[in-house]
Amino acid sequence: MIQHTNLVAALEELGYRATAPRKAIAKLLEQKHDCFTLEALNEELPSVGRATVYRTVKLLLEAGVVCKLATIDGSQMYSLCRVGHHHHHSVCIQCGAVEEFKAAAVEQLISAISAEIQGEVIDHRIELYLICESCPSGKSK
Amino acid sequence: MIQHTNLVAALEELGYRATAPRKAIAKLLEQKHDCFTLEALNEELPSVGRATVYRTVKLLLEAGVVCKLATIDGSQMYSLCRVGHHHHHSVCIQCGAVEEFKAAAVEQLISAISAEIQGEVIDHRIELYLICESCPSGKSK
DNA sequence: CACAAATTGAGACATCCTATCAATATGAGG
DNA sequence: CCTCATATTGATAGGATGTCTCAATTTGTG
Repeated sequence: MIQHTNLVAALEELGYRATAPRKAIAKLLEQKHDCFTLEALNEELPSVGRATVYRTVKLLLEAGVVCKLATIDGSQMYSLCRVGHHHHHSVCIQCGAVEEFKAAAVEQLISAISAEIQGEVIDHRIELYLICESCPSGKSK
Repeated sequence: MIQHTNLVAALEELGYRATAPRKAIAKLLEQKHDCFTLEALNEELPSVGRATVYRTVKLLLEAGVVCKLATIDGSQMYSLCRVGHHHHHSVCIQCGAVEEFKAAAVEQLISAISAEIQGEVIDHRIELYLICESCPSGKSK
């Protein structure tokens, strides 16, 4: 998987056109360091239609440069993927900042568990919820 | 945490009444071995109002005897909790069967990752997606 | 530059869930 | 085994999130 600082390039690679609305969405997303909802994104982009915002993010998901994650309460949010293919997220439950981590230990653990479980493990999802250092009560360690 | 085979008892323990609709919901849930959506549950219980189905499951969540989980596509589903407090799920992506697992290794891993990450880890979520042995293509291992 | 195909935006619709509120059921006290 | 305050219910409206439709517009290509 290729690293994209440029989200539009990721879309073009899949054969989608680099249109003005898509560029606007990409530009905004590239500045984001936290997770976001599609409604919020839509509000930040009054010049782009709601349907287009939703559709474009769906394409970015497909391209693998944006990913969907669940907050601690189970609601859906989205976040840019900066690292490559497979990774996991930690989400600050106060400010929403998202960090990505990739731990070989995680994959080893999943393999170990897979061996003990009936059936064929296809995929997994791991999310950590934390209070980050920038947040008031997040001082520690 | 106390183990409840009786969901109604779990509600009573929190001070909620054991009403006919709640008993009907509990009885149906106690027979389920896979994850379910609230809409499906509602359809199976025509005698109980939709709002009551949703409300009751929310109470059961609060009581810790039912838990919410995310399917591979990110949609919300629910499942009975049979084991005690903290655990994780594996979900069959074909039939929806849910198994619970509790692995000391998981908690150790989370601790290890927590130590390497900035901020204070509060909670985590792990879900495995698999094809179970009862499903056609699930033969393996 | 012209044109076929991709894309857009508005709004209707679908899904899932919560809030409101009058009507009803519950169980504790007499 | 009544009575009554309170918890609960069900119908329905409403909110949140996401998808579909389709006419109008934009794109890239030949």
